[in-house]
Amino acid sequence: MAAKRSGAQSKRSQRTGVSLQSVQEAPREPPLSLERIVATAVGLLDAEGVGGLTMRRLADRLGSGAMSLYWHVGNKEEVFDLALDSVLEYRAPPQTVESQGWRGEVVHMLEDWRASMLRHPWSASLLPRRALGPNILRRLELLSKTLSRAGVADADLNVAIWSLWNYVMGATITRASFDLSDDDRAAAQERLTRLSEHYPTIERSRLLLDNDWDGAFRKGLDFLLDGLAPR
Amino acid sequence: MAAKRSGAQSKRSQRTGVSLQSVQEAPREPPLSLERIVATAVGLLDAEGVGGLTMRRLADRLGSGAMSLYWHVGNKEEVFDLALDSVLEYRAPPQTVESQGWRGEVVHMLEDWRASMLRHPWSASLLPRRALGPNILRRLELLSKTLSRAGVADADLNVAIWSLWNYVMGATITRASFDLSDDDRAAAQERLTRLSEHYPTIERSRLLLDNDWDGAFRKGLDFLLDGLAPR
DNA sequence: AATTGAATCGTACACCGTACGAGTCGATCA
DNA sequence: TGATCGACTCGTACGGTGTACGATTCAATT
Repeated sequence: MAAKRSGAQSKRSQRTGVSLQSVQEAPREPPLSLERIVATAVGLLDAEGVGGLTMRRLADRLGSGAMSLYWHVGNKEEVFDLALDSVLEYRAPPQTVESQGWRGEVVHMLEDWRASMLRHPWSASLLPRRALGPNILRRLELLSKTLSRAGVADADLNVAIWSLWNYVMGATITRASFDLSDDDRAAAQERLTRLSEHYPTIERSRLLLDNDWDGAFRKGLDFLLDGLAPR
Repeated sequence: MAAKRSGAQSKRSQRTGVSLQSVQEAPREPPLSLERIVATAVGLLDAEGVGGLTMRRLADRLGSGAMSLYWHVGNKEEVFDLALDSVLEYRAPPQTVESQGWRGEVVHMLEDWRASMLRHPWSASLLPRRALGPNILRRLELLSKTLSRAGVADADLNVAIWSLWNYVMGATITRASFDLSDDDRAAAQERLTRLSEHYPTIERSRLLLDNDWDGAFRKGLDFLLDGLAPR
């Protein structure tokens, strides 16, 4: 465990402490632990993206050797799995929100899901390729229960759940990958207008330039819910 | 196969004469070309997955040196872009199909889209991260035009298009990533039943075991279209 | 015959994941 | 006290990666 450790490092610095260099050099790192590794991996992913997560770089940030990580973790894939699930935890809202009806509950959970992934854009494209972690399964369970209680027929339940899952996944992945740098955005814009003659309807509706992602997500979700359970 | 008459060899055979080398050696590869590179990349991706595409391996299959590819292609990313777009071409159905109404037209295009990606499972997870190639833009243009002609209000058009895009992307990516080996599937199944007490509703609805992906896709699409344009 | 330019490829470099084995250190036991 | 052990850390090494760079080949043109 990580917590107990401040004693050891102070002991260490006491022992060697007479010489002055030990006082103000490298900030002594706490010992490695799964939690610290996962938290640091999330930070690294946030900062550098999927391609920026390297066992060596991760170890650097932790102030340890690269191979030390392998005591706590089986391989790099496991780091991804843990980082991903750690980011998808859901704290259900207080009862007051629940009382506003199943529809509000579903919308709240799915919007929170999307928001969690957009806070860590690497997570969206990672999720479909990794195993379903406990936090994801908890969300699916909650969704199932809510829809079931809302009266969705058992025969339609799976289709309803998958439709919502698909919609959220697609929306979030797309949104995250469209979050380009300004340079990229300018380049894409330029490329598109150059080709606009071939795609007049896209051009006219300004499909690729509309920036109201949140509103579009909400509206589309409403349409889908209308189809699933007409009000 | 290293087919090339390499410099070293030709120099040597000049010296030793014309005897055995010329007639029946390795089948001469056609010269490199963009199309051949892309086609071979698709084959390699189909066979080995995203991680299996390597410039060296690709060159091996082409019977060329790895660095020769860089004459035709800027970098590895471009190979991905080209392979991806080459797989998403859409040949619109004959008029007869069109006459069955806009809804049939939309469903046909989206099901074909999904089918194309499932034929090349690497494509689904790649698409959201890459630029929109011409074949994708053509599909979006067709979708826009059809929905617009079907009477979807201009104000709702973008939301409708993105909702459909999101749904298809999510469904296809999820489907492709659930296409595990039997071993993986067995392991997942075991893990889930072990945890079934925590996720009773998921367990009861057999959410993760239902294998009728095509039917679920179609039904969910119908729900969404119902919401978008009530009939 | 000389020149040119498109196309090919060998070598080299920096970086990657991780197998392997040796090292450190606190706790436990003789 | 000293020996032993287990948890943990890390240096080195290996086989792989993408690609920069420069040398080379060869057909066409001068």
